[in-house]
Amino acid sequence: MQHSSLLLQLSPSSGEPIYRQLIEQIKRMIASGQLNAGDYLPSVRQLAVELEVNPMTISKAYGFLESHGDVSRIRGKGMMIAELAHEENVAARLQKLSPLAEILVQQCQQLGLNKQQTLEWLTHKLEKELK
Amino acid sequence: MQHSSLLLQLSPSSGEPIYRQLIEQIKRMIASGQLNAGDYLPSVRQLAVELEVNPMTISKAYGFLESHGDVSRIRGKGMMIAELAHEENVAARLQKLSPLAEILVQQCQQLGLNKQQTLEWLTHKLEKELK
DNA sequence: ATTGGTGTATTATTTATATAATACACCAAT
DNA sequence: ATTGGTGTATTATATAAATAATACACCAAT
Repeated sequence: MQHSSLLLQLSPSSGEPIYRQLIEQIKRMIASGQLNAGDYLPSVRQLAVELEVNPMTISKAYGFLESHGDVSRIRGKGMMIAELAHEENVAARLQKLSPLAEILVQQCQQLGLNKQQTLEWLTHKLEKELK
Repeated sequence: MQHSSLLLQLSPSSGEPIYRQLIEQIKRMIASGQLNAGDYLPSVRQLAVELEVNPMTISKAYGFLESHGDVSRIRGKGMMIAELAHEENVAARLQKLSPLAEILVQQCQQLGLNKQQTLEWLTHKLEKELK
């Protein structure tokens, strides 16, 4: 049994389906090396309790991750980060922020914000939360 | 008939429902003063063709905007930005980026990115698109 | 009064998501 | 072999979202 409490965290307001949020979040943690080949994901039932979500929703996410080669199903043990899964360099990880950046740009345009205003504000936001 | 081509733009990948994307985008353009009291929104049918979306999906968004007082339905003419609708100052508009910023922070944490790397990258992204 | 433009209601169908309650197949540990 | 932990399949229900095809009520312009 893993103690989990990964920094998995659902955003109910985002509109993005839960199972899809989980998939993307776990992929990011593999890319960053916070999850390494051989590590185990929290069990379906454990994560379902923790996130207050139906077990089958977790299983659905795990199923997708398995079918895409990110994790391997180890009978009796759980879902293990696949041996092929690899950490990615910073540039590749930044690239994964692109979809969000596109939305950010669009919202700034619609809000009539210029880059100086936006960057100042983002700087404050990020400094509070990131190291 | 308005020529429209507002900078309304749908993100199919975002998972957010279309009608809700429209609501939020139009609200942002009101807040920025790109849409002013008395302006007309593009007609339901026109926008439906332009965005390749069902007319009733547009109507659903317009209905929400009307019931929240953002636009007024003018029979025979279309949906007019309400007289009460007002432009907001920069701070208030920046505040509207908060939900996105929270998701950005979360993704950065999961990707193991620090604030310097992220800000450098965001700066480049924003400089290409924003004035 | 007719024409052509508004937005809207209706009904039906489809798809996706999430939940619920069971039950099952599998393996590790003992 | 039993126990208890994996993930999964099944069936049913509920909700939300989007599409489709019509039809309607309303008003402006002529």
